[in-house]
Amino acid sequence: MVKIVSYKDLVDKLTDIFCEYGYDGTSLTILSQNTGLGRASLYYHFPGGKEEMANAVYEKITRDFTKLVLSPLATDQNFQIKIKNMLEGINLFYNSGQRSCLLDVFAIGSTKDIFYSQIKNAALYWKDSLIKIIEDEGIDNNRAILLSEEIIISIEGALVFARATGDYESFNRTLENILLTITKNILN
Amino acid sequence: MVKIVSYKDLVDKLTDIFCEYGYDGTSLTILSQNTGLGRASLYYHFPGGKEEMANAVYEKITRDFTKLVLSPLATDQNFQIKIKNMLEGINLFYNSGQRSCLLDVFAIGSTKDIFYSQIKNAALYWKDSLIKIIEDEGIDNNRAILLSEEIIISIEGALVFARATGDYESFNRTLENILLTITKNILN
DNA sequence: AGTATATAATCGAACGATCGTTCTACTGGT
DNA sequence: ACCAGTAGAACGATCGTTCGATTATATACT
Repeated sequence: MVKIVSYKDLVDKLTDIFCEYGYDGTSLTILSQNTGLGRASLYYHFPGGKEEMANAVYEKITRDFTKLVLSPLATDQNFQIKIKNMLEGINLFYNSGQRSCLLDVFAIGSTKDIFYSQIKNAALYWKDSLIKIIEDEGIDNNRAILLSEEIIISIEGALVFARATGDYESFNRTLENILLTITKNILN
Repeated sequence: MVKIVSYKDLVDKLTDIFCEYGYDGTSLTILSQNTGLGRASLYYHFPGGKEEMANAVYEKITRDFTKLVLSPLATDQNFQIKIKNMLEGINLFYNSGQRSCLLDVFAIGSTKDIFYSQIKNAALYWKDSLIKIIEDEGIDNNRAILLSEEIIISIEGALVFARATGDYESFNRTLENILLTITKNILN
């Protein structure tokens, strides 16, 4: 286990845990054991308790996602490069398919009450970003919507499938398949 | 709320709850409130408690999935009809995208310890069933694997996306898109 | 048909365990 | 001497579970 020596390390570790166990499944005992800090010590860093920890995780995830996945889309490179860079960012962000997506695990059950609006906005923002660059290639709106949804859905589904089967290689196959499908559909 | 008058009604209701809240997020209090039965009464029907209830739900889901999704694939109709019937079964099974998949919500956190092997087998059996009928169309194994995974991944991802965004219409779009993609890839 | 009996099903109350949380005291470094 | 950081112990609340007693339903007998 990586020794925790800074606040950043701590949030990183919390992120791993919340992604694996979800919100309801993550107990203070689990957090304490996996970080090496006592329950009380966790409250020193996060006076707001479990919910504040989850919020810190969500913010970290948002920053990483923006940097690794969204920012490649906002450059002025050509379409194929943008998609390719996004997919590489996806692969890093989801740790080759081994890390679950918060859009999935934080949208289940009572957790919805806390995170639903943020999750909805994040998913729609991702979708809109894709629609935009696809429309820039001269694709009409309806088709751009379908293709954007197809990309996101493939990624989310690949994470679920990999987790269910334990076959994480399928995640890589899906990323390659996305690149193939999209470039074929756009650059016909 | 539908009044519960039989054991079948009870399991149906439990299924709704476990699919929505996941295993960790489903408390006996929630089960009691949503079924109208006291906690002690639930133990009369399921002496094994929460885990036995979840198992009953899993078995019910397995039966429904086999009937609605897998059995259409095992007929001797032509390929396109089989896929079309499966997709109609999918739409019923997942209630037009409004019911989460147990392959997703039961594969998170501590729930894995109970259901992982069953979930893995179910996902791989579904995949193998698809591979079989695709290979019957003369497609080579590697390509059949990719297409099969693509179908399952699209469905699982569409459920996650619909739940995250609240846009359940996207689930229908995905099912139509699957039919289109597959028939285009097979019947070239 | 009406009554007695047995069984099926329900519930309230309480159990120990764990939940998230708080308090107080004790480190270790500056 | 100070203070950021840690941890043990305990808090009330809720967790899943069990028990005892009560009500409803069905069966049996006269």
